[in-house]
This record gives sequence, structure tokens and C-alpha cells, in this order.
Amino acid sequence: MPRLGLDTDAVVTAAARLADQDGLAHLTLARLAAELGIRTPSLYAHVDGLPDLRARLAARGAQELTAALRVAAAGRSGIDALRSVAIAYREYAHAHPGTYAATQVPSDREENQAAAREVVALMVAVLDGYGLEGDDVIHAVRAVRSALHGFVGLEREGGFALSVSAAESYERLIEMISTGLSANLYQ
Amino acid sequence: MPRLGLDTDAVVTAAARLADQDGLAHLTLARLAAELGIRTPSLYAHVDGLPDLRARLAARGAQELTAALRVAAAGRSGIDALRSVAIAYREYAHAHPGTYAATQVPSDREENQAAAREVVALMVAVLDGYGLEGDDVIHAVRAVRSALHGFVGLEREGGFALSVSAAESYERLIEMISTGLSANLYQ
DNA sequence: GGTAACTTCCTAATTACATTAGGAAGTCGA
DNA sequence: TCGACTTCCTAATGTAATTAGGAAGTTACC
Repeated sequence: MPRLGLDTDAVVTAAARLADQDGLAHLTLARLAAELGIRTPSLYAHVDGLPDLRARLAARGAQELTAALRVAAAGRSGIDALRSVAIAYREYAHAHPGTYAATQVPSDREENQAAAREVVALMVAVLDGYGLEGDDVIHAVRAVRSALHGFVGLEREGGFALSVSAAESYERLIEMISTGLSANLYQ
Repeated sequence: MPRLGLDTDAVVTAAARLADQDGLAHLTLARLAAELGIRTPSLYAHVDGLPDLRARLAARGAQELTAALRVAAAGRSGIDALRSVAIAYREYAHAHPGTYAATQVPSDREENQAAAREVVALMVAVLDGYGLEGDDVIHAVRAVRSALHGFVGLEREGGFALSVSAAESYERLIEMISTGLSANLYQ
């Protein structure tokens, strides 16, 4: 029996590739096993079934996204930071559509919730330069996340049918959010 | 053989109930048939399989959403219309989570694409009072849709963990969008 | 070097679901 | 009343997830 020596990480990596390539819905244990060159039940040595695999993929996605946003935010502040983070957010979602989609499924796993908190924490840091206080910070983070998440989601669903540049729509949206946060609306 | 006299509409209605109750992922032909008191293959007399059922559910969702938004917009203009439509949008998504989720899956069906266009057309009408021209209208509609869609999506995913009022966050987001559309950003 | 513990992977079997084929019986218009 | 159409059925197939139980590779430790 030629042993491949897989581990959970390798399995999740292969799952990410499949999900990003063919869509999260097409990620099945059967296909994943075939891709890895093993039989389906053998996957259970590494992950605890399909829901667990998807949750692990989600955790990885949130961690990768946080890392990408961190890089984008490094050395920047105010609208520069927000713009840079927003661009990185959209780029990650485009580059890893299946993994990004996986992050949208709620999970009870502590790792997943921690990863989700990390994204929020980073957004809070990014909005630091806007001089917000108390609940205003929460409202502001929710606004930014809604805008980014919503735009990327509509794009993925083919919601922007017209030929007008999506990138420009995105830039304008970010600009509007930034202006809104600077105005007295959130202060 | 006691005939129930079902038709496509009744089947989709039952599917909507199931999806809204237990989540779109739990909508299966087997469960739907059991709910209706018929055998699974009998569903094929009314819908052309699970993907077709989900697409029909999506079309209905988009149509219902448009209708709700139309009612909300009636007799209003400017920020009043936008606010009212935004509230109705969120309320629809909350009241029909499974059906709303179904609308997020792209479909080739003409009926679905027409229904999606209807939502956009209504948004265009709602933004009429903001005095936008040309591509600015497109960018503005995309911004509004992103905000509403993103907020509702994050809410559904449990993205707003803190106890701070989601309703207030939503109101503030709408206010910010409206202010942004009024400013020279989009003109 | 041997061996016990552990890990990886397997086959076999079960269950659930979607789907197709083909047929019986209810319904309805001419 | 007859024929066409529709609704519903059983039977069968294929795919996928999952569990159970076992064989063989790997590793730590004597």
C-alpha cells in the first residue's frame, strides 16, 4: 500500500483548490479523495466529514483574508488604509472564490470564530484614524464590512450585468464610505 | 389513488416554506415530497429537478422582493424612499431567509434574470431624486445594493456578534449612503 | 534490530438523495 | 363516452456521505 502521508493541512489545501476552481458547491469528499489519489473513507483520518472540512476551509479563508488585509494596511492610515484594505479584500475574494464563500457559513468551531474576530479587529484598527468612539466604532465597522462583503457578493453572483466598470463602482463606494465616516454622521 | 392536484406553484410555495423554516441547504426533493404527501419522483411532473426548483424559488423571491420594495417606495422620494425601501429589503430577507438566499444563486432562466432586472429598475427609480446622470446612476445603484445585500448577508451569517443594535447600524448605513449620494461624490 | 503504538489507508456495507423509465388511474374537453 | 392529458406511482440506477473493521506502513523506544 503506497502511503501518501497526507495530513489535515494537505487535505484542506486540496479542498481549497477544488473549491476555488469549481465552486464550493462542487467540493465533495468523493472528488477530493479522487484528486488526492485515495478512497473517500480515507479522508476521515484527516477531517471529520464534509461539514468539518468546510469549516476548516472557512477558518483558513478567514485567516488568509486577515493576513492579506494586514499586509494591505501596514504603514497606512485613514482613507489610505481603508482603500488599500478594501482593494485587498476584493482581490482575495476574486482569487479564492470558493474559500471566500466557505467563510460565509457560520460555524461553532472556536478557531473559526477567532478567525472571524480577527477580521473585525483589523477593521477596527483600520478605522482608528477616523476618530470614532464607543458604539460608533461598531457601527462603522459594520458599515464597511457590509459594503465590501455586499459588493463582492453581488459581483460573484453576476449581479453587475452592465459593462460599467465594477472596479470604478468599488472605488466610489469606498470613497463614499470614507467620506461618510469623516462626516459627523458617525461622531 | 387520491390525487392532490398539485401544480408548480403549490410545489414552489411548499419549497419556500421549507427553505425559510430550515434553511435553503435543507431543501431536498425528498423532504419536499414527504411534506406534500407524495413520492419524490412525482415532483418531476411539476419541476425539472432540484436545480430547477431552486431557480424557481429564486425567481419567486426576487419577484416578492420587488413587490415589497415597490410598496415601500410608493409615494415617497429622495431619502424617504431610500430609507423605506432599505427597511423593506431587510424585513423581506429576515422574513424569508431561505427564499432570499435562493435569489443569490445565479440562473440562466429568463424569468430569473428579468426578476433581477426588476429589482435594479426599482432601485434606479428610488434614486431618481438624487439627480444622478449616466454611469453615476449605475455606480449609485451598485453602492446601495452592496450595502443592503452585504448588511443583510452579514446579519444572516451571524456576523454581528456584539449586542449593539443591528437596526441602528443599518439606519446609520442608509443615512451614510444617502448623504454620500447627495454629496458631489456621485455627480 | 525488534516490537508496540500509532497512523494511514483500505474494502465492505448502509443510508440518503436525485434522477430516469415506464405504467396506472384520475380529469377534462370534444 | 372516448381520447388526450395530467398526476401520481413503483422500480431501478447512480452518486455521495458515513461507519465499521482490518491491513500495512511508520515511528518511538528498548
